[in-house]
Amino acid sequence: MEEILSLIFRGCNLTRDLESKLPSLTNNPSLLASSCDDIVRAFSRASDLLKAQGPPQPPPPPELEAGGVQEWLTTSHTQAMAVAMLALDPFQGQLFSDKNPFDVRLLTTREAEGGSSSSVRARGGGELQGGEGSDAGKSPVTQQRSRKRKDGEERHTIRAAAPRIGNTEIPPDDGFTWRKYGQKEILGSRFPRSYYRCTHKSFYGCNARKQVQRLDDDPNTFEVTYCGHHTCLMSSPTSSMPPPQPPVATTTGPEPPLEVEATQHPLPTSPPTRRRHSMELESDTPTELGLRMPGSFNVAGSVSLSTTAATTTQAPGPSEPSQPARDGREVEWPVADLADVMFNSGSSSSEMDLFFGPM
DNA sequence: TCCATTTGACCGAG
DNA sequence: CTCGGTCAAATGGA
Repeated sequence: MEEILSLIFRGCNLTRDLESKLPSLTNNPSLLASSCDDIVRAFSRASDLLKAQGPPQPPPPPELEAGGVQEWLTTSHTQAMAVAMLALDPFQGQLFSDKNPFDVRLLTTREAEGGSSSSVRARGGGELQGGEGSDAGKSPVTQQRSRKRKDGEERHTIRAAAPRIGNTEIPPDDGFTWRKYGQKEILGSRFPRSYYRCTHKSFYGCNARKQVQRLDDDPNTFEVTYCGHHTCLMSSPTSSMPPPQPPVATTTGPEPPLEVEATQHPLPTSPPTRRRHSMELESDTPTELGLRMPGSFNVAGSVSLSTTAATTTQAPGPSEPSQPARDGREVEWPVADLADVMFNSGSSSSEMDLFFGPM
């Protein structure tokens, strides 16, 4: 067991190390990849050893004491991290799904364009970045109104439990700032789908969007589909995470390529001023992971992730997390077992501090 | 006054 | 024609 704990510690330290260096590594994919590999190996080995020791313990009860460190660690933190990593690079969803040392059950697939048969799959959704002009001249904003989805546009779907305390209508906070721009009743769905885009779309030309919908069979679970990448500065999910940036900074946006330094110390005057509403479901400023309120969302402590619209409705819910996707590329890793060991076997808060630093 | 949300209308793909 | 996605006017809150 000592070896296992040692491996877990190592993985956590590597993770923390990577996190701290992330801003400087975003332009160094190879180094980033090797760091990820190291982390993956550490947790993978630990997981293997744990499995070899005996049957996995049952997952922790979904209802944890509100405000508890464990809950926080297993909910908002991991969700925001997962989402942030996906936003940073969709393929890193694989990394997270692979070895997330916490509780997150991540399902990751790569979107196969045109793939699939989702009952609620978008028919024509998405926007083009100018230039397609498929709807010739119906309005002065023709380019903006093109709804044809860009070929290969990444779509990542996650499932997150709705908060069970407070307003359960609020979709989970993923650390980005979103502005709702529409809501539609979806055929065959009991709940409407809400459409959000990045609050800073106009300012930074950020094209990130997301769709939020409750699952028919599990109203306590939101299915959130992310489209496009954040190119804005202020929607950084966390202070320790740089905002998701494409490998090559866009040259079409109104802002010059963003400096890493700026991501950590955003100028307060840069973005449009905005007010906080008590019901606001987003957080704009880079937020310390540790400062998130535990009850913000996902008390269930389970998330699935996929990066394809094709599997949006195929992705197994929390109640059946191990069902593979139809395309066969979706994978799941029972890291919950590992998380269980970490969080339910008497890990002290000091150990948690070791993992994540003082909150 | 500014910004977010709501909601009916519009658009395009199938 | 249907339906999902988006637009944009109306509305409300700070």
